[in-house]
Amino acid sequence: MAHQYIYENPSVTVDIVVFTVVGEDLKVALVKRKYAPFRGRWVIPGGFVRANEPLDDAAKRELLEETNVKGIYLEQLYTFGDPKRDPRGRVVTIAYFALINSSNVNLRASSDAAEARWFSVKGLPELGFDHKKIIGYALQRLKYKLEYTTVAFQLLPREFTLTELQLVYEIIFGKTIDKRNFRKKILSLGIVEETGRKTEDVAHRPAQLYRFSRRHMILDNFIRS
Amino acid sequence: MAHQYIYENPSVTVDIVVFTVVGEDLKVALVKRKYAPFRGRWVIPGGFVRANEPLDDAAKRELLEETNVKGIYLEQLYTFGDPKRDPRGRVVTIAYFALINSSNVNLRASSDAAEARWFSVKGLPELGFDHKKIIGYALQRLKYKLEYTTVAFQLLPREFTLTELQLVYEIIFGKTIDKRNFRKKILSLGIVEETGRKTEDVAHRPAQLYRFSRRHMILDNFIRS
DNA sequence: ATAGTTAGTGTTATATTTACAATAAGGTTA
DNA sequence: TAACCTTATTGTAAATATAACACTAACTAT
Repeated sequence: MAHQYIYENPSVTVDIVVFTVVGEDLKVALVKRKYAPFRGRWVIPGGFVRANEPLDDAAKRELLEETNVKGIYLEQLYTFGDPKRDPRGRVVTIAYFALINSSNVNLRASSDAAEARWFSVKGLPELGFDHKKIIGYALQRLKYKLEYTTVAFQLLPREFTLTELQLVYEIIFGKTIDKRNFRKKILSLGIVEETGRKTEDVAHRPAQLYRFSRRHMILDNFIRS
Repeated sequence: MAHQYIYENPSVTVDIVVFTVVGEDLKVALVKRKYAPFRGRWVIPGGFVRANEPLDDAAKRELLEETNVKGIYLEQLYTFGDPKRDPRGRVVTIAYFALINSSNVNLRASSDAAEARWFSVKGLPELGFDHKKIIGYALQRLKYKLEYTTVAFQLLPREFTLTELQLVYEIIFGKTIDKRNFRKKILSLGIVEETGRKTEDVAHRPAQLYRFSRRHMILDNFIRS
């Protein structure tokens, strides 16, 4: 029987691609490795799954430990298992995909990481392991999700203007969108509601603040970390 | 540092949900377990990933070993890692999703499985492990894929009639589709081409045979097992 | 008061989707 | 061989969704 082979179990890790939008840039959270392999190289946060720990919990924990980030949108992305992806030996990693709004972006380097920083996806440094590939995969997923779901809201604070929402789409799709058509579409979907409040302290006409309507928060299989 | 913990590595397996359409039924391939745990219970085919084996290769190999099936559409589905999902201990499984056309459906029980059979998704037996959940997940993915991609062709023989193609959609979506609109849509997409041949030996007007056009075979990240 | 800046809004043309039923081409049967 | 049975094939009109396009409103700063 096949199970008679001696299997050396692979190590199992989770790695998390965390996106946020700051200003006009889509950014991803990276940590600088303190130890070999790839010491000093930037990588996405992650680490070993513990013996009795569900995978999602491991992702949440690593994210908190390495970047001080919690309570965000998190979903499983893909599992990477190339036998040569880690020089230490066989490591299978379950990659996660996370979105955070830019008002929460306090990264903190952990004991494990020398440093933690946001990098624009347009100016990524050289990355350790196969993390460039993982981020590429996550970017694809992000565009896809934005097109077919309402995850864009996860990148914004609780209250936002329609212009801010539009900017998120424009940044991620990398193209401009007609303002009238965009607003018409968003409003017709009924996924936002007015808060009644307006932006303050702006040197121009203030904008109506909206929030994502409650009714629409239940979609997808997403985990909140 | 976090890595100082002693980690007992989980076992890593792959499990494959193989779908096909036979007659008016969507079917999934199951094998009957020969050994504990869940001896005698039906499960989806799968098994341990070998030490230096890429995950996709493991899925292809298990599929071949356990069901005698190869050369089919295969993509990674989701990774299930609940610490209690296998009574033997921690087993993380990378689930795959496969489609096969019903003219290839020669299942063969392997040394590992007592028996291999197709089951209608509407009449599944009690399943071992968390395989019911995995199949549920795969079904969702199948509907999704059918809506947004051209994978339906993977469920048909190389040449097929538009009525057969329509039937695949109807079976999977569980609802009827207008024949004229369906044909108009498929033809306007330019994803099929006429073969010039027609169905033979049918007791009614023969139908034009089509094939999936070459140009459209490159999409998605799919593996051919 | 004027200038500067972003917010907010409507109409028309085009493309897509939906609803809907009669004729064509075979084989089978009386 | 004519009538019948079964599935294949085809078009049009209405409704809906998308795309293109530019001016006025409201606030701050000078």
